[in-house]
Amino acid sequence: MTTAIQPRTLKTRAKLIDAARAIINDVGYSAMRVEQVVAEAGVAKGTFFSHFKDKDALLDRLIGEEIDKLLDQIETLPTPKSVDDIVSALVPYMNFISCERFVFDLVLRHSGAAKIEEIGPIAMTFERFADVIANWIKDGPFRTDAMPEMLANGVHSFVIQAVALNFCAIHQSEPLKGRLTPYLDLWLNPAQSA
Amino acid sequence: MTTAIQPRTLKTRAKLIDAARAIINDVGYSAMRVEQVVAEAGVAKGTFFSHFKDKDALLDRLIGEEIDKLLDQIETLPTPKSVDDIVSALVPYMNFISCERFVFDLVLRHSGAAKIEEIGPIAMTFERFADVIANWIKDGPFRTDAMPEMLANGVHSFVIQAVALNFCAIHQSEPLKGRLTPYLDLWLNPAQSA
DNA sequence: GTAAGAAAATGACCATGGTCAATATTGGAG
DNA sequence: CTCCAATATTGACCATGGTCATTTTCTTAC
Repeated sequence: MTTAIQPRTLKTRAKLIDAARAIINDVGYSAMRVEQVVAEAGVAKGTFFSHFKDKDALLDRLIGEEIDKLLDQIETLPTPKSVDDIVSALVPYMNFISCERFVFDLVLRHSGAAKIEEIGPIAMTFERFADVIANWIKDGPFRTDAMPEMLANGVHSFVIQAVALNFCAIHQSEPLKGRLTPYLDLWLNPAQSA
Repeated sequence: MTTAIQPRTLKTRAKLIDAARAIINDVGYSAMRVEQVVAEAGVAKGTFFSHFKDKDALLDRLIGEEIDKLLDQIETLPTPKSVDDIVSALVPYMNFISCERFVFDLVLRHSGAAKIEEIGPIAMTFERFADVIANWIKDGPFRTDAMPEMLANGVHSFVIQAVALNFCAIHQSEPLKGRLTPYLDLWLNPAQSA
């Protein structure tokens, strides 16, 4: 039998990804067009879809990469001493997923996968987010009546809520941090806020 | 000047909505096609788009209606005596927004509006959800160190999280209630769970 | 080096949401 | 009753993501 994967394949895929990155850098995620990517990469349209299941799969990968970098950053931080430390650490993450409405919608859409085999990069980052945060806050001055994993999942919920509200016109234009802090105070330090 | 809105307009719009409802009832939300709706309603395609900004606008309206009915139900309930009462009351809501992955994604996508004038039916239900829940739980046996509005927003966050996890293969197939209860316990009764 | 078969690339084609200039209908003013 | 302007409807057309039978390229066996 022949080699499972040809060098050519990797080269073409790299061309597609590079082209997409350049275009996104130029016009943003929502304005990226498959036709534009294949033109820039110098391949036919069908080639795109033999490398990626659909347009979303490419975006999933590119956005997942970015989120992973942000989680890498959080992992290097010392144990947080306050809710404010946590919020500050999460701001870059929140800024990225809210850089375009389109990106936030896509992130939510890919946050889970129906089948184990189909778990994509963004879904991975959701899993990883919980792990990273749980591990990061577990020695901090926060409530101890709940597993760090549960606290971390809750933090994620509130982050998503804060970003969602940020897109909503009804709510005054408050900075992102202000939308998150009061909830995390109540969530992580219920005794103090009593 | 002539009448601002002609009877004909209302009739056509009703035909479109009825047709859409029938089709959705038949094949579900995600499989509904605009072409099918206009064929069933007996109008031209362009007519659809002079009544609704886009396909999403019609779905927004139909789904918003359903959610409103569910909130009506919750409004009639007596003050909850426990987290379990709350979770039970929320199950129909969770079941509906998770009836199709497509529906859940659409609900999240419409949960906020960029401009005040553009707030649609689903975004309204998000606002209303917080009001209804805040009012409903405010006399219940729950923590009193936070405004009911904040508690209600938190409940909503956890509901969304529970439904999202329900779509995710990584997490065992646990009933929806089981995904929500532990979080609401920690959120609404922090002292008890210490 | 060459032939055979596997893998990759191609591009014409399709599905479907959405647009818009042209046409038809309506309701009121005279 | 008739005409006019406002309003509603029409359907050919476009944009864009996605498919698939065909063709090209690569790798290995000999």
